[in-house]
Amino acid sequence: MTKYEKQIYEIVNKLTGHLTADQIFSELKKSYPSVSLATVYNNLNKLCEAGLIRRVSMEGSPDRYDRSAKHDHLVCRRCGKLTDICFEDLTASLKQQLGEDFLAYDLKVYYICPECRRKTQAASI
Amino acid sequence: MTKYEKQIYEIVNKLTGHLTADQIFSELKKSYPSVSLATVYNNLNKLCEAGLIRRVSMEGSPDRYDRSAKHDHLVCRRCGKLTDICFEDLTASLKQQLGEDFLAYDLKVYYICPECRRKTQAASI
DNA sequence: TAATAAATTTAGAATTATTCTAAAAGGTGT
DNA sequence: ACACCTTTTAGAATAATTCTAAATTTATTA
Repeated sequence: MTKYEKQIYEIVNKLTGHLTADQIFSELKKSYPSVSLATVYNNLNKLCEAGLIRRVSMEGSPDRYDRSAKHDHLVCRRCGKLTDICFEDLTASLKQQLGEDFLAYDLKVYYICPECRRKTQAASI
Repeated sequence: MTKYEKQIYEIVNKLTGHLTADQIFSELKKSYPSVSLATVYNNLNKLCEAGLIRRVSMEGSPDRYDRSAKHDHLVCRRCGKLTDICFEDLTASLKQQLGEDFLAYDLKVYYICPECRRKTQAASI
């Protein structure tokens, strides 16, 4: 693992805030002001391919990067905010119903987050 | 529903091939050679907001548009090919486990499709 | 029907996330 | 120290999508 690979891995795992490449770049620049965005993308891709981190692609906003530990996501349809949830593990029943081996699965649940719900109410009064 | 809205809705539902905006544009041009790509995007967005069609965002390739009827997707990690599957309906148990209402959910299962598996084998001989 | 208003479409520019490229820098083993 | 391989860099290139402002179409009202 190279210096930057390790740093980026740690940022993704420490700040479990579903950061974009650009946010990771900003974070990394605090300690390494000369790092370039291309390096961030290179290493994010490497880490994803190695399965050490996980890419979460979002409609209408740049990809987020997340720790690889199994968990699911609750996504606000209005503001796009991502929240971690832990729904029951579907691996066994997926394997059974598909009759086929698979690598991973991704479950996103869409809703309107409490804040956005409040805003709508306020706006409609 | 405007002319183009209806046409686009029909293309998405008739050609259940998970088309990209650009593919829909090509298809639509066959009957309406003067239509513009912006119109396609406008109407796809409107149809998505109305819940009449469904956007499927894919890592590393443009968004696909799909009929809105509930179904899940099997995605090849190598070539990106999308296949429809119908896994058990999770609505009830999600609602219960979340203790919260939600709008929809999206389940993607990643695997290596038979074709890509074959290619790898051939390459490694 | 004419006049006005509202919505839709168009073409092309703008934006933006991401990848590519080629050169520079770093590190490793002999 | 020298050749070799990997990583990093900066900036250009690419490509999907949105934006803008004008033009056209559709709907509404007098």
